[in-house]
Amino acid sequence: MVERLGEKYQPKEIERKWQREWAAAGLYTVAEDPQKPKYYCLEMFPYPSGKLHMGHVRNYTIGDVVARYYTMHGYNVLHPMGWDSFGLPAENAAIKHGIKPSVWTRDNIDYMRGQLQQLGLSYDWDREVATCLPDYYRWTQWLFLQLYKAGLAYKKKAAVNWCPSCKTVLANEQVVAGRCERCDSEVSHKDLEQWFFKITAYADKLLANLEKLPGWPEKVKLMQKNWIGKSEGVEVDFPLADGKEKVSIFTTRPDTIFGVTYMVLAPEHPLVPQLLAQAPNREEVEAFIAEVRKQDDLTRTSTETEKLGIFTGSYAVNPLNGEKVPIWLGNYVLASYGTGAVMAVPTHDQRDFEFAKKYDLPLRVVIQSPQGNVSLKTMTEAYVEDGILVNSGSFNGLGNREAIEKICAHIERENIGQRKVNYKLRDWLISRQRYWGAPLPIVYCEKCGAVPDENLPVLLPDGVAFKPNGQSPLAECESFVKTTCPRCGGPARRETDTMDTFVCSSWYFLRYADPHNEEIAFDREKANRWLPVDQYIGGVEHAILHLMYARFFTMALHDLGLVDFDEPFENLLTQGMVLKDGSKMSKSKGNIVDPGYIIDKYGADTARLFILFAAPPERDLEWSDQGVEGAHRFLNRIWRLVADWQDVLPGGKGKATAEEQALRKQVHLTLKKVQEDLANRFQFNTAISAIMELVNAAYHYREQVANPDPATVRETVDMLILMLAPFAPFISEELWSATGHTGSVHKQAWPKYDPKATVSTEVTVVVQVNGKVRERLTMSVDSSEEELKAKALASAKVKEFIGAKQIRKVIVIPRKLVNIVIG
RNA sequence: GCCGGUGUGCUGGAAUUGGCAGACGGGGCGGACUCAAAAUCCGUUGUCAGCGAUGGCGUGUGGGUUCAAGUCCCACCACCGGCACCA
Repeated sequence: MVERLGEKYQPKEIERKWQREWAAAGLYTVAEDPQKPKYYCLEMFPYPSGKLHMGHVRNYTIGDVVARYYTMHGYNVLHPMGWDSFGLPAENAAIKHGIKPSVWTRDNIDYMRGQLQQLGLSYDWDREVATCLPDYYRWTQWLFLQLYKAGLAYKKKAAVNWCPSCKTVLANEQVVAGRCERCDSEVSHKDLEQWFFKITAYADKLLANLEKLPGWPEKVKLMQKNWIGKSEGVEVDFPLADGKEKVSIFTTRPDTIFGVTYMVLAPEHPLVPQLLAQAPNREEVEAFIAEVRKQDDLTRTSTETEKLGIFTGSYAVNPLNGEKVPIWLGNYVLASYGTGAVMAVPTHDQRDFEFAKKYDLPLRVVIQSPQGNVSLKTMTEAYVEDGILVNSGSFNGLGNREAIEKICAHIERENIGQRKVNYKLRDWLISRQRYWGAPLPIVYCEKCGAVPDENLPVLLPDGVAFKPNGQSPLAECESFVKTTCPRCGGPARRETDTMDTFVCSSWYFLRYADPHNEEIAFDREKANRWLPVDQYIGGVEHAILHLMYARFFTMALHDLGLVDFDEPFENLLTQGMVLKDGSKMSKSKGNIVDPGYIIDKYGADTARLFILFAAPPERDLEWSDQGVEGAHRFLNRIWRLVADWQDVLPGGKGKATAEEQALRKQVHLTLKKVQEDLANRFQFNTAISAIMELVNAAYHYREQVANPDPATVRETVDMLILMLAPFAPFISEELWSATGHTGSVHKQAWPKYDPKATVSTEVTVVVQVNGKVRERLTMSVDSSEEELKAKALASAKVKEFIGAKQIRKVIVIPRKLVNIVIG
């Protein structure tokens, strides 16, 4: 017995009801079904910060539509969710409110899980993972050890932000304008021994593989390409004028090497202490180094920042012409790129030009333009175009492109350097001097050195003090630090740094394939069945770091023989932000819209529908309270239509007059449009607008026809509910059962449209005169070009516009337009 | 600063391959229903001129290519994202 639908759409009641029923029936639990093709739909898991924000709602709603759409198309869909639950905010909460990070995080997860369930998202909660739980992070540690043993993890010194007053390491985020955000004291840099992953070993593959990712947005691939920053050049050794040492520089412009008039080292360059020892102005140079180290890399590489430098008192020798050139230190040279030293050619490099002008250093032109107008007297900026070599010894007269090749060959022959490929990409610093992260499973033993600790998990201790006093919290915890060497059994101490949370999020997509395995991180067969992810969805702000790290991990695991594929994400959708009043929602701006409030007031279906309708997924979305009302009105409109027609539905076949045919045509055109918008482009907004037009047409039909045809009504209502199901899962489930169906609407197959029903016989053809629309003709769809042309020229209105002027050309685009060019 | 993106009515946006600019939603205006209001239903709505038929203008700015440009090219402006320890 089918229940009568109430007059009014009551989202709260029906959403609560179906949430319960779906959970009880395990509707979204994934069973592996080898009969069906697999589809892995994944959204970036959230950091459990407290409660959901609109960006989450948008991200997960988009993913849910995709997952439901593919389910309806007969795929075996994996759609999991979890928590990226290590991170700084949990420690901040501990410091500020005295709550344990583990408790704070667990509470947030519980609350946010409830919110996700309220949204009607089709996750298989049996596969939930949380990176802060030992049964997850033991495998993060295990994977670290695999990389370590493969030579992909190593230690070296690197700088951290240091607050001398808080005596603690600061994240970049905690440094505001060079000062500590908490106590406002000036932040300095401090070198610490830290762990790195050798991502640069994969630079070439990370770059080359981008070609194999046609399902990624071009802009993301371009950003990654620029980030990797491959550049081909040559490394040249400049011997010191006195002393045996030499300075290696990297340049992509060896053609300008005869124009070198000085050199610049990064203040952090390893040779600097030695040069300092001989410097006559030692104190001045030390002060300079201290000053530069306060600037961050962003400031230092900015072409706006004033270039600062100081002469060291030492000289090097240009190996190509034997000239003595002064060695300077400069803020615009970074130790982390190339060799940390550059040869300066002020005439042909803009930064060198500015530096030379400021410090009155000599210049020499070595590339002459084809016009021959490059002159020291007239130049106001560096000449960086191509040209002919001058003042370059035996290379004079060569084109500079050719000279690059010749000079490289010369350098290699003379054994003063070699060709080298350099990357902007740097190795991945994974050490964090923090508590709330996965401990690095390494033990330091006096006898054995650094030893991998295979006794996983290396558990985070629970009762840890958060008083900032110069030590990382773990280093304070003696029971954690004091241990025995896993190799020799002697006394040893643990590594107290934890891992960057990006490590945890670089493999979570693999764990979902096999989330409960206690023997290994994931079963190889299961990973190979489900991965790569067919569709990955998340914010564009992750375009570089997270996505690059996840790709690196996958490549490394592939080379370790743990998986068969080497790219984790087949297709990528980067969604835009949710804005209010033109800017990002944030507490400080006070423009936050709380998803919980919206769900409570209108229901999850309304929230989902609005957010999908308001903008295409890749673009930023402007929040509008009135837009939400509109989405809610639309669902009400559907509800009333179905409720109204509920009595008509059981009737048999009736008539098929022009009105029925028109409605049926619209039903099938809508099916076609929605399917195309979802399958090819993820254009949810236009898909929904098509459904709105169908509903408008149904209202129109209802108004026009006194006795609606039951068969037409049945088809219209059924198709409408099925099309709505991925977008608004609760109301469609309610309407599906109320219109006499058994079984969940979410287990139904996506309806196929009838191509015969969508055929048109006539089409409107536009007639333009000189590109302006002057007439519209209704023509048969298969009218020939000649017919169209003749009909257009015969039109009285068109004739009027042509007048006495001569027809120069007539362009005919069948089924669309005729343009008559006169003049 | 460097790298990447975005810009269309009052407003969110549509225009799929260079071919009718403004679909659909919001807001406004008008009407129906109502004692009245809300809700709902129907209609209308780029802008300027005109009673009207109709015509001119119009996709951030300036230029260009083309029979035809929101769409392609060049230069510029504004805003947004990333910049390696926020995630």
